[in-house]
Amino acid sequence: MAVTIKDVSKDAAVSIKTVSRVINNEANVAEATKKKVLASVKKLGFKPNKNAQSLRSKKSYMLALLYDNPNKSYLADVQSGIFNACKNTGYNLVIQECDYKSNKLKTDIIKFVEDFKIDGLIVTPPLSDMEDFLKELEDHQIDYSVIAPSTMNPESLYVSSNDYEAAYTLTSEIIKHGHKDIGFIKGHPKHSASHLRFNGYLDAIKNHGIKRNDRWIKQGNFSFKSGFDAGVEIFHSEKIPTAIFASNDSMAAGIMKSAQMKGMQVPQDLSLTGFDDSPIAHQIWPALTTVKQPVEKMAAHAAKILIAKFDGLAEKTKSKEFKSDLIVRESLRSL
Amino acid sequence: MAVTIKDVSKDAAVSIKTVSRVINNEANVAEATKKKVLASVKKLGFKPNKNAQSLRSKKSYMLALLYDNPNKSYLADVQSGIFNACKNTGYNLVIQECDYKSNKLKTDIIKFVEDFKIDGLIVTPPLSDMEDFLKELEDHQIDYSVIAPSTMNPESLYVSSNDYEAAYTLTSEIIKHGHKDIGFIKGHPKHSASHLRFNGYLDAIKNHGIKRNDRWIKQGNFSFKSGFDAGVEIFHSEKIPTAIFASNDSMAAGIMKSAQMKGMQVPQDLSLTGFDDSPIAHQIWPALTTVKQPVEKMAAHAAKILIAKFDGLAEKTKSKEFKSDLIVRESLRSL
DNA sequence: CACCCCATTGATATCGTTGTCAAAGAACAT
DNA sequence: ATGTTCTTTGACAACGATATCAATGGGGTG
Repeated sequence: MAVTIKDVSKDAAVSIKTVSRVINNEANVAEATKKKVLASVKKLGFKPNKNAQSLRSKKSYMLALLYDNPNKSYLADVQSGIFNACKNTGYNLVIQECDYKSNKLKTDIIKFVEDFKIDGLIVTPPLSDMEDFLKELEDHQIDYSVIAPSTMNPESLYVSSNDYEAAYTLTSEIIKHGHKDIGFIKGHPKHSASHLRFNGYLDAIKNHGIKRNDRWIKQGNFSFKSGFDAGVEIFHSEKIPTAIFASNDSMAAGIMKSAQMKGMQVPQDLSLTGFDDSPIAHQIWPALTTVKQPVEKMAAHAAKILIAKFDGLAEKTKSKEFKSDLIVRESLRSL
Repeated sequence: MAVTIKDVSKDAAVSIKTVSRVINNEANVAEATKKKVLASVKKLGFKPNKNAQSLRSKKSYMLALLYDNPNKSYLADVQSGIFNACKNTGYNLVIQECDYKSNKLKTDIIKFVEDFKIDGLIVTPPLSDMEDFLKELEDHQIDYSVIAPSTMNPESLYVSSNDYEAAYTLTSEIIKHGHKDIGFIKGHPKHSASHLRFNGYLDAIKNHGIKRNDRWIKQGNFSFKSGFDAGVEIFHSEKIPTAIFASNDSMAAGIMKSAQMKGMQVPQDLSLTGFDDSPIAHQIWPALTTVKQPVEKMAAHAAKILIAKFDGLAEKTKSKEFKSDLIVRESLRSL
């Protein structure tokens, strides 16, 4: 038999309600009473029963991570960040794999949240880019915070990254290395990151007086294969670019493979850059020049703003934009 | 206000206990009563309140995944498998990152399980290889199933893979390709998979009359860097092997990088094989010959045997060994 | 027909908290 | 001294299920 609030109340010679007040840090408890209760709590090793708390207070102390992302490394990082933010807060992290294309998505998620009384959701791309989905959550008064590349509705809770700027900076870096013929592989069209990165690239070449060449701009979907295919296509052209900016590392690796299969050397015959700094970026040879986002920190912050809201501390932890770092490695060379 | 069991009992004109019996599929409910109740349940859209169920029945309907594994792709696959097995069972998956080296590991996990009344744990390597840790779980009567490469205590719940055989087969395949000088990079010593794979290799070369050469056998730890370092060392020797068997794909990629930096070509100058069929295996050029374990299926099964036990169906779903597949790709060539 | 057994059902206690609301006492103003 | 307000405290109900145990009634047995 575990120790209950009743045992504590007896030991401390106060009512159970007073014990409840103390363990919930409620106001209006005399300092002396508080001390007495805490002593009993410690002495007896009392731990509140989560299920009883949940039942009565209608909270589950569970956050759920919603994802539909083929990028395993990204997922692991997000998860790790959230996990660490939850540590010692009394909240747990439950995971929920989704299919953003499913027409049951909305109803499934709402059913899930209501069945398990999930306190809040952390929504990752591409789900975070689906406005109707987020709207549905709001209509059901479901709390959530999004990890999103673009700045969101200022009302909502989010963490964002500066994808546009980072892409602009990376493109400028490529240009600084003397490149003028720069291809671009777009990411998955449902991810707002794709458009931000593309726009960063477009504006950078434009501002440096370079003309856009659509034969070197290919649509990808963030997968290795889509990068590989784009590479095959580009390398079929009579004139090939001296550098290619792939919207993520997997696609860059795909291009590298297609280049190497054609007998081309990176970076001697082709400079290549990625995005994300996923493990593959440095596990291939040559290692990729890329952009590193503080994914773990972002995810942790996304969890923190949710928890702060639940604990009535919304003022202290707010939505925020994080900065990315440019990482220059061997895959980019000076002409 | 949500619909409660009371509402259903009123609507169906039976007692709440009878409703409870029906939704829990208990025996001894007349067919007609059952039908009547189910009709009301459907009509009112009744869903049992998990928290109330948990409080009364002392179950949380939560499984936790314990991991301390730097391999993000492995983690994602395991997680996905468990998630799918939990779907529609009423169980949720909570994640719990650990540090196998922490001396607070045992107490932390036990506290976690007791605080949240976690119903069962799914334990992954290397935690699954720590006997004292598993013993501690048993002492606290915590249910768990392990995803482990070696066959375990037949009493416990586990899924295992045939790492030894797979390594034996892969080594034989390398030998069939005409190789006699075959290096080996060992995995993390705390993972039993490392030893199984090594033993498979040793027995295979022995049975083919090849003598072990310890200068070509290096200790790694499953990380890319440890493979890279091992490669650097081996390629410093005056005589280098014609093939290297790395105990996982990351290390194989590391070796490939060190080979390429030395100006060597894979597989022309060196054949290379990995293990796991992680994404990197086919995202590098040349793609790696490797061994694919049905990780997702194994993880799903690990969850299923736990859930079966909880639901009193332990007989139907039992511990099991899964077979791996050899995947031959370009990184292995015939001499 | 009397008896017993077993399948079926329900009244009520219970799980361990938090919420409601009222009471008691302290502090302050009049 | 009295009234008013605010702080502190506790008794008890409530959350929404499952558990216990007794009551009911139909069927089989001798």
